[in-house]
Amino acid sequence: MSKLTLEEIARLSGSSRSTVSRVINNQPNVKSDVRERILKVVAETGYHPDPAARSLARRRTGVIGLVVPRAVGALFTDPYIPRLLQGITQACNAHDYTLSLFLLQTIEEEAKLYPRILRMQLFDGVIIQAAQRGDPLIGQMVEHEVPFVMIGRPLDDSRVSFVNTDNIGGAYIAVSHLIQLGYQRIATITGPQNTTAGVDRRQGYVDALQTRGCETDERLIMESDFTEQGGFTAMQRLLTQQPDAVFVASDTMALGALRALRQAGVSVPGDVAVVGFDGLPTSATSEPPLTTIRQPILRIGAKVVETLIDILTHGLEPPRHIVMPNELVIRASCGDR
Amino acid sequence: MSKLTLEEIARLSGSSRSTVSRVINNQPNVKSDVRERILKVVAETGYHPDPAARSLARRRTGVIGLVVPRAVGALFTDPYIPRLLQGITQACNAHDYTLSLFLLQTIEEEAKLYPRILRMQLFDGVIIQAAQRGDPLIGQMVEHEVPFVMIGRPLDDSRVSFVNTDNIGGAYIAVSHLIQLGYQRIATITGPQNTTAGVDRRQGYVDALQTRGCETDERLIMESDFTEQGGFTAMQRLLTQQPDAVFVASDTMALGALRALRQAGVSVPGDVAVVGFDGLPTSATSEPPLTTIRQPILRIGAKVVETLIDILTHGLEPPRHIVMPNELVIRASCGDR
DNA sequence: GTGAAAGCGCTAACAG
DNA sequence: CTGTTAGCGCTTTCAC
Repeated sequence: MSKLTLEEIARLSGSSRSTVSRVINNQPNVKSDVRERILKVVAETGYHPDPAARSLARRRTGVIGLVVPRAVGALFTDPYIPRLLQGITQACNAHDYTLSLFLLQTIEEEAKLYPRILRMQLFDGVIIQAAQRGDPLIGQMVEHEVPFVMIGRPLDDSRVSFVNTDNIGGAYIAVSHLIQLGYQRIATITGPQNTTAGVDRRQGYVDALQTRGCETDERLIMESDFTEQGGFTAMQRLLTQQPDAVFVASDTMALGALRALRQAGVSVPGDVAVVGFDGLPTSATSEPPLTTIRQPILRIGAKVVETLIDILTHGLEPPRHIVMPNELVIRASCGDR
Repeated sequence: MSKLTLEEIARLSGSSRSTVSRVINNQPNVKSDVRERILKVVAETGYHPDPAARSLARRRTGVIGLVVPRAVGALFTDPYIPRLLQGITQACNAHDYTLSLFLLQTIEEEAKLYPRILRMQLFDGVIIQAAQRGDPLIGQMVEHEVPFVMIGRPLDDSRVSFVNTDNIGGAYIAVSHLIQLGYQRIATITGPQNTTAGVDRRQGYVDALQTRGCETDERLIMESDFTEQGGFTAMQRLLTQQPDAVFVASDTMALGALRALRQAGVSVPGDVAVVGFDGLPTSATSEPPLTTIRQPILRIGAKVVETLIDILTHGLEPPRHIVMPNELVIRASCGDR
């Protein structure tokens, strides 16, 4: 048995290479009995087209690249990215795309891989996890007309397609809930203010307080970095301000905050109520279980893949801006009074 | 400026396509001044060979596939896999390979992707995370002569190359440490006994007890599933046996065990000492901080890539069996008496 | 040491 | 509806 190629299938089914190609690619203009015959041979031989040859001829690869920039800090201590990865791979599998992963952890890797990413030969399109302000990759991607979608909105969102979670709305709901429960001194531990997630969740906090006629007190706002340790130290500092509730801009930081409170002998929610953001599995088993804003992370992953595929088939314009809703999950940490 | 191809570079540098190809691929038999001239043109134009065309001609892709089978349970609640991914991508970047990710989460995905993986057109070699006994993929990979390396030893390890952590040795050290500290009723929460990691860590526990002349008491051995929840319920059951120490076969399960102990009002390490396994970042911030066996996860990731590349360049035989050492990290949870 | 030429396996325009 | 033909961009004999 010789190498299984289109030519070979054509020979075995008594037709030509192009007809077989048409059948393989589900194109019209093939008489149904011929199609049947070819499909039979394909099935019997277990033929599958060679991806490399196909890529070369079609000028596309069937591969989607996922880029996680170096600046995405708590890369793998935070279960957020892995969860997202799960959603993205699922969607890629469903749509017959292969996912290539680019985790950029050092400047050297960045320097080496950015050009390769921009050259756009390895894949048809790219998904980029939003990092912090001023990542040079984004601007260059736009210039090079690389088809790409961001996860999380970039700072200047006009020309770029993205899928985002409703950070402002989520934070608003979380803080509103605390207000409804009657808390008076509601603090927040924010994400880094050079990320849009950090900025937007802070905005939601501010908005909620203003809506209810409360003033925002800068001393109750502590900027941190989305890590457990960051949440821990931010909470320690915040304690001097004696808040009775705190909205923490990520579950991972909230776990750190809980640890700080426990260590300080402060009861949750008795003395201080805590609400997180993300809705990661770990938030359900913390001590006490964490009230949080749950993002539909898997669906975000799926949506971003679908959006990219849409761009690949219908063109870059107009930029797609998609915001996914999220929901309040009430557990013990916010109290109930 | 026309499309940048080999042909174009040849024209610009006044030589032929083949000579340019030789230069690009660092082959000998090119006069050094010609080489210089060509390299100059390449640098000026920013030429890079097209991966698809190259794959087609060379019959290899420069891509490594990472397969995480469905049976790998606590896929993304456990930070282990993400960490590994970090090591693997780093190594891939360093060796100019691209990583494609195959997370198989459903039977459907498995059915769809296994054949594609076996067909071996999408990549040069495969890394497979060891799952549980009887995964049909492994046997088929061997039959199809797919170059691959496993992370974690398979049940029958004779023909398969793998990189493993020293599970038996690590568990042995952990339990020996507990014995040295004077604990008398040392229990264990094991991983699933249809995984080699589960079996081997249990073996290390048994070996350590036997070396010190202690008998193993089946009632002190509780099988679980490497999840937080599993560790939680296993610990609850174990409490009826009144152990004074417990070796938990993964940090994630150990966190669950700590939660169970806390809920039962049992002091750690006062009433019960706890030792984990893995050395994940989360183990450092648990309450109390967890004594654990730290695996060199990043280095395992790097090693597995290097092993695969070795196989790709020097052939499948003989199977490589690599065991990485790990170390005891002493923190508060094991007490100190 | 260099160039011409024949593929690698597929797609797609074109002619029939 | 079907087959012929000309590429896709690179590697690799094989002459010179």
